[in-house]
This record gives sequence, C-alpha cells and structure tokens, in this order.
Amino acid sequence: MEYKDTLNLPQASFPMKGNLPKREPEIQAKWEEMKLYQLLQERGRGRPEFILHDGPPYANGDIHLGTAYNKILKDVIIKYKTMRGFYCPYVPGWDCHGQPIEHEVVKRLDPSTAISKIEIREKCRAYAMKFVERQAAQFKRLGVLGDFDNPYLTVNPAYEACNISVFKELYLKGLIYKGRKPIHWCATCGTALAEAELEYKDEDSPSIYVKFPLLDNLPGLSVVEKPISVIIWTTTPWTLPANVAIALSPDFPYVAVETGEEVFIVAKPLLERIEDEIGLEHPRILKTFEAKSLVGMKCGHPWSEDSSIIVLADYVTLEQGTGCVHIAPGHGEEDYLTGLEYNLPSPMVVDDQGCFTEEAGSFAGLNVEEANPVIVSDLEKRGVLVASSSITHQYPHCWRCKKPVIFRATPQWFIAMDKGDNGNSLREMATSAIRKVEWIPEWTINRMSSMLETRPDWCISRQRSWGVPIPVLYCMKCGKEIVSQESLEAIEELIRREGSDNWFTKEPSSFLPEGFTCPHCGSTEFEKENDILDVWFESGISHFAVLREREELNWPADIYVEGSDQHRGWFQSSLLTSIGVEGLSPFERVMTHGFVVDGEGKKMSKSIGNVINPTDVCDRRGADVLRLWAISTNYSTDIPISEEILARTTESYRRIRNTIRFLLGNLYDFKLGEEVEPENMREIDRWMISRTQHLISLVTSQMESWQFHQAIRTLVLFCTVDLSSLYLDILKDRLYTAPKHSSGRKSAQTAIYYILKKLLAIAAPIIAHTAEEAYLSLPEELKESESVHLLPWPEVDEGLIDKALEERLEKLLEVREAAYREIELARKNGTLGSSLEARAKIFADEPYFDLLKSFEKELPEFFIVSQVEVNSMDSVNDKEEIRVEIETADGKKCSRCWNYSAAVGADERYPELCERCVSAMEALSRSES
RNA sequence: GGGCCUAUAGCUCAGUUGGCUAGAGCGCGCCCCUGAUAAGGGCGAGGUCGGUGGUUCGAGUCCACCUAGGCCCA
Repeated sequence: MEYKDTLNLPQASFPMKGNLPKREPEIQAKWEEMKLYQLLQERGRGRPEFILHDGPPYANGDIHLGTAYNKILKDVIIKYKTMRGFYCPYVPGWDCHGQPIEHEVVKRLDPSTAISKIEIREKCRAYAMKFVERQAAQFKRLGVLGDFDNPYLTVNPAYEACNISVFKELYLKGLIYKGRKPIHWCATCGTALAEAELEYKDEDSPSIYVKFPLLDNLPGLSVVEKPISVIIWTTTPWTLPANVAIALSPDFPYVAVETGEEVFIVAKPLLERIEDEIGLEHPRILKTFEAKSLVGMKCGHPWSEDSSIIVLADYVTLEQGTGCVHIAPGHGEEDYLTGLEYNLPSPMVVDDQGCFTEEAGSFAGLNVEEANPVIVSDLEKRGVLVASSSITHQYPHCWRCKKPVIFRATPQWFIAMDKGDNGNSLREMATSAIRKVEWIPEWTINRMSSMLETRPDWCISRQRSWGVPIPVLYCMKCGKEIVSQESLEAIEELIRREGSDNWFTKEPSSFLPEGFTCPHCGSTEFEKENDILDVWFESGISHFAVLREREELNWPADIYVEGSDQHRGWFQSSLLTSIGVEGLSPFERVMTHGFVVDGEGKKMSKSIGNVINPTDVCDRRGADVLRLWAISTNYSTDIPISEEILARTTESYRRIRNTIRFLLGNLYDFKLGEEVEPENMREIDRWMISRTQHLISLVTSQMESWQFHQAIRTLVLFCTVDLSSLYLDILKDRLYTAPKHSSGRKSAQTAIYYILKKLLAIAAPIIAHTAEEAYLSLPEELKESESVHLLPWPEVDEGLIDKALEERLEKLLEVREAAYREIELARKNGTLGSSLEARAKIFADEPYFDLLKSFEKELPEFFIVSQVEVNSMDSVNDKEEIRVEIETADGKKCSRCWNYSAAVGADERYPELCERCVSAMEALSRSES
C-alpha cells in the first residue's frame, strides 16, 4: 500500500460536485467585479460587428422558462460570436408601457377614489421599473452577460421621442390614417376594454330569427310568386339597426324552402334544426344552391332605406343559427373584417354611453341595454320576426363594473398596408424585403409571409393612459386634425426633453412653436389626442431607437432571436416600421425558436400544474444545467422540459464536469516549457490531438449552421467516448506510474493540456460558469487569460491532423472491442476481474496482422491488459479475420502499477514490483537524493 | 375552422437526393474496479420509425387522410 505514495495521482482544486447554486453567483460576482462585459467591449472595438438586437420582454412579472430559454440562446450566440472574433455589444431591453401593466396598477386602486392619468402613469412606471430590476437580476443569474447597467427601456424619453419621429415619417408618407374599428366597450364606464379586461360569464340573451326579404330573383324562383326571405339568427337584436349585410358560408349548400305562402333561405344542413326551432309548417325544398350564386343580391332592411347585401364569409358555421349571419361592421370584429373585404359601410349607431344615436332613427336615445325588447317587438310589428326565445351563453362582461360589454366601432389610427401602387405598398415592400432575410429555420419565412399577406391594416391607437401619445392635435375651432411636420417635431422635442408625461400635463401652446396656428382655419386653440400608441408600435421601433441611437450599435441588426409568436408580433412590427421609414428590413437574419412545453409536449400552465420555474432550476440544479438543457434541445420546434429531462441533463453535466476535472487533476505539476513536440509524442497522444482537430472542426461547423444542439452532442460524445472511456482510461497507467518527469508522462500531459484548453473554450459559451471555474483552476502559469470568455474560439490546426495514424488506431479499436467482448466472457466465467489480470492472445489475418505487429509494444496499454500476444490466424480453422482469446496473465501482480509481469520478484530491492516500476522507483530515489 | 410546424428506443438527438438486419449518448440491467470514488470501466437488453391507406422492385425518408401536440389567427 505504501507504493501508492510513489504514484502521480491527480490533484485538483476543481471539485467533483459542482454545487452550482452556490458557486455560480460567486463566479457572476467575479465577472461583475472584473467588469467582464466592459472588458469584452473594449477588446472588441474595431473588430467586425455582430449585432444581436434584443427583443424586449414585457416588464410584468418574473421571468418564466420561455424568457429564460430565449435569453440563454441569445447569450450563447453572443458568447460564441465574441470568441469567433466579432464585436458583439449586447443591450438588453424591456417593454415597459401597455395595458397589462396599467390593468395591474388600476386593479389595485380604490375604485371610489378618483385618480388622474398622470398619477396612474407614475404608478405604472414604478411597477414597470420594479420588474425591470427583478428580471435583470434573474437574467444575470442565468449567466447572461450584457449591458445591464444601461438597458434600453421603452419609457426612456429619447426612446419615446423616437416613436414620434417614426410616426412623423409614416404620417408624412401618407401611411397613417384615421378610421374606425369596433372594440369592446363598456357603456357603463364609458371606456374601451382590452381582451384581458373581459370576464366571460353566462348571460341570458334573446335568440331571434329575422326575415330579410330578398329583393332580387333567384334563378328559377321569382319573388313575385311567393316572397323569398333570407333568415338570419342573432342574439343581439340591438345591432340590427346597424346591419348592412348577410354573410353565407362558401362551404355548404343552401336551400330555398317553401312554407305556407313564403319561401325561406337557410343552410341546408341546418334545415331540420331550424324547422324545430321556428316551427315551420309543411316545409318543401324548392331548390338547393351554393351560396356563391347569391352573392351581391340585396335584401330589404327592417328599418333602413339601404338594403342589406349578401356576402360570403368563411367563419359562418353550422353550430348555431341558420347559416345566414347578420353583419354589422360597426359592432363586431368579424363583421368589421367582412366589411373591409367587401368595402361595406359601417354604421355605428351607439354613443359612448351606450345610447342609440340619430343614425338609429326612431330608436335614437334608447340605451342598448333596454333596446332589445323594443326592437324585437318592432320587428314583430313589421312582420319580419320569425321566432323569438332566449338563450344562455358565455358573454363578455366588464372586469370593473361587471356589466355586459358591447362591441362598438370607434375612431382609431391605422397604418395602411396597401396604400401605394407598383409594389410600393407596405405589404408588398415587406413581402419582398423578407426574401432577402435569412430565416432560421428556413421554413419560417412561409409563416412570416402568410401572416403578412393576410394581416389587416395595423391599428396603432389605444384608449389608454400608460403609453406614448399619438401626436395629433385638434383645432378647437374647426375641429380638424392637425398633424404637420412642424407640430410633430415640436412634440418630438417635448418628449425627448422631458418625457411623454408632459404631453398629458402641458397645454399645446406651451410646446408648439411661437405663432403656430391651425393650418385649416388659423385658430390658436388646440386640444390633444387622447389615444396612445399600441405597444407593438413602440417595440417595433426599437431598431431605430436603439440600434441607431446607441453609438456602439449598428443598424440593421445581424440577427433577431425570438419565439415563434413574434412572427405576428415583434418581427412584424419591427419590419413594418422599418419598411415604412427606410424601405429596408431592420434585420438580416431572424432565428425563431419554439415554445417550452412539458415532457408530454403539452404547454405549461398553472392549471395543469406542469410549470417549471427557471429560478427554481437555478437554485436547485444551477444555471449551467439549465443552459445545457436549453442548448441540448432542438429549438426549431417545441422544447420539452421535465424533471426527468433535467435529471438527464444534470447527469450529462456531471460527466462533462468530471472529464474536465480529471484533465485538470493531471496537470497539477505541468509547467510551461515542458510541452513535448508533436513528433516526440506518443502515438496515442498524437492521435487524440488529431481527433481534437475533428472535434473543433465539427463543432464549429455545427455552431456556424446554428445547430447548437448538435454541437453540444459532439462535445458530450467527445468527453464520454473519446476521452473518458477510451483515452483517459488508457492514460491512467502512464500518468500515474511513469516517472514524474518521464517523456511518456509529459507527452500525456502535453496532450491533456492541449485538449483541455480546446474543450473549455468550446464549452465556454454554453456552460459559461463551469468553463470559467475550470479555467481558473488551471495552474497559474498555464492560464493565458483572466477569463475563459476572453479566449478566442479554437481553430483547426491542419498540421496536427494525422490521417494515417487515425486510420491505424481506429482499426485497432475494432480489435480492442473484440478483446473486451472476450474479457467480459472471462469475467462471467469468474476467471477474471480487472482487465489487467488478462493476457490477450490475438489471432489475426490481414488487414489486422501487420498493423497489430507494428503496434505490438503499445497494445497492452491500449487494451489495458497486462500482456498481448499477436499470432497469425490459423486460416484452416477460422473464418473470421480476427479472434481474441483471453487467458490469465503471466507472472505476478505488480504492487505498484497492478500490471502482471513475469519480472515481478526479479529485483531484490523491490520484490513486489515489475521492471517498469523498478526503474520508476530508481528514478524517484535519484530525484529525491 | 384556417395558416405554419412537430411526432424515430424511457430521455435528448442522428438518420444525405427513398435502398444492406434503423444509429448515438444518457438512463436501465448485469458485471468489473476501488489509485477520477456521491467517481471510473466493460458487456447487454430496449424502437419497425404516431396511425391508416397509397406511389414504388423497395419508404422512417414521397403523397393523401387521420390522431396527438405547439405557435398564430378565427
């Protein structure tokens, strides 16, 4: 046992247990202290730039796995590109305005106390800032490196002002117009409501069937013979005064049914149900036809002189009603879109308080809440009511006053998608611009272009408090809008100087230029637009507000990296503002990743209870485990996570960590200047260095093609297969038992040192903390830098590739495998424990024989057995090219190296040792004396 | 309901333009070692490729439909 002390066993300060939850924050503190980000920026200046422009997460709540995943991906890209020699400033950003924050804030207010817009805005700002801080800390905990001291915030005055500047450019190009669009409206509170402010509850509504008499003849049926009516069904009779059309489905047949003296038109598949509902007598189908043949025909409107026109809409279904849908574009989302499609008028007959306007004729003044029965009885009086009952269904209610809400068209601001000709419209220019963008994965361009194709004009106004104002003034005298270069620049200046709060507190005269008058009537009295900008507009201008404004950045961005929901969101809003102003894309490349789902592929939700929290994972397992998980998955589709997956990832992490630890541990006594020249290295060592070139080459190409999960696979395989189970296992004997300063041991250490450096550099972008910790654990003089993140990415050294050697050794690997199968059999027979107890008798033909012979001396080391004997194959009896027989090794077990040797006992001084160990002991005593 | 996408061993992934008995690592089982030790090594067992039908001499790999799931829209 005392011989153990004469061995060179590994010594390392790098512990086997990562204890990441504790150690990572320490490493991060060190990065902060050494100002690693700033250091990287300074060193990067002057290099080619690679700009990843951060999409701003919403400053509401803590980060979740989706945001964590996104940031990790970005961080890996930036760390990688930095090592590749690019200058990669990374400015994280936050989206701070918007309805969800305002809603959270307002929810906490005492509803009985009046509060001003400016007070709400103050509270919103504080709320947003709180979460910016929290999220920043959470992102840093993931190991994300960036300019967190100077992030971009959409509430910064300069950022806000940029909105006005972009609005100005678009407005002056004629791309912004004022129109109308239906929105959810609470008549009781007199406010617009967002989807999140609706509470769906059961509500009793009327259910009525109404005749719209057809004014045109159907082919083969004349209205003169018997009156023909299209039957509609609705649960909102009060919207009937605003009816302009009836929509039919293009997907199923319609019938004309005779009943008594009348003919009704309804969807054929619904006929039976309708018969039950309205009690038709002796119905008889006169004719079946496609909806297409009715399009454009006119029907009489119950009250209006204008008729109702028949159109097609694919949202018409067979679930309820008659297949003939009453369309009031001023009072329904789908109705509105159909109205746009067919260029229909959109009468809006209800005012802010929910009362009918003059447009509603005799119903003027009536509140919609009370209107339904009045309208129903009027319909009955007019003889167009076919049936009436009531229905209980889910209906939206105001979150605040709990009253049912209505849908109501209100004035809104829009960006026109189709204005301009000869391919100059926003839609066309955007569609052509995205063809020049690199989409990762490639198919995502399809998604993007189909969304661009179908999107309606962009409604950029919101009836809210927490945001950037729409910079429009109205003349108090003539009532006209005032939007001019001059007024816009004055507003932009105001906001740039003092922030957008001032819009709400200051009088227009205080910020408009001296002598500014209404361009229409010359008046000097103005009022301000109340609406604010859609937050998508705000985040959509980030490329201007950040890339253009910040000195270290550049427009356009090299890459945007976001989840697949951003095809409709940020990718699109950014593209549109950019196309509108510059005619160019703001990004050269767009990488999209999927959504994080659970182990079953289901989305994460609190109600299912499958939510995994990234901060928890950091606290329990460590950020590097999360980073390893993130990078191990294929981001192009859904990204699964579960406790099992994390457990597997942790195991994989441990394997990498231990491999690194072993390498480090055997370098404790390695010094600069002790490196062995390649030509003097042992073949096995040169072989591994040669293989390392392939590792570098493969990983680099995988990273370059954005296949990060392949790259980490390659790295893990290298650690487990090439290193741990093969090379390092073989190396132990030499590292431990050879004399400390022998060329054999130094050859091994040279290889290990070389491989470790490459390994840590490759691992650095991914397991950023572990790579750093390991790098800093190197003996002082072996460190070439203060941080692994300051190292360059490894490059392939062609001179170190030895193709012939690789081929030879890989051939020998096959023999090694054959030998191990035999060794295993011997173990099962109980004749063998350690492989060192074995003597391998190899019988080989070509191509193995010469190869084995040429390598005969190294074979015991390579096979980790005590003796190897190479014989030519007894070709009479054997069919295989190679056969291995395992027998017990000759001689006795050496107490020091555990190899078996006939020479054990030959030396009187060291009767328990083999010849190698005897000389090792001699060397040791020489060096000691 | 529509658009885009996904579905290969328990887990994460490979499987070029359709062509030998579908691969890897991890995990698992058994075994060895105890000088990487809450480590290390060996051997081995697991999929017929979500389902159905089709094209083809031949399909995981092309087509259609279905099922499950994701994002976006309705």
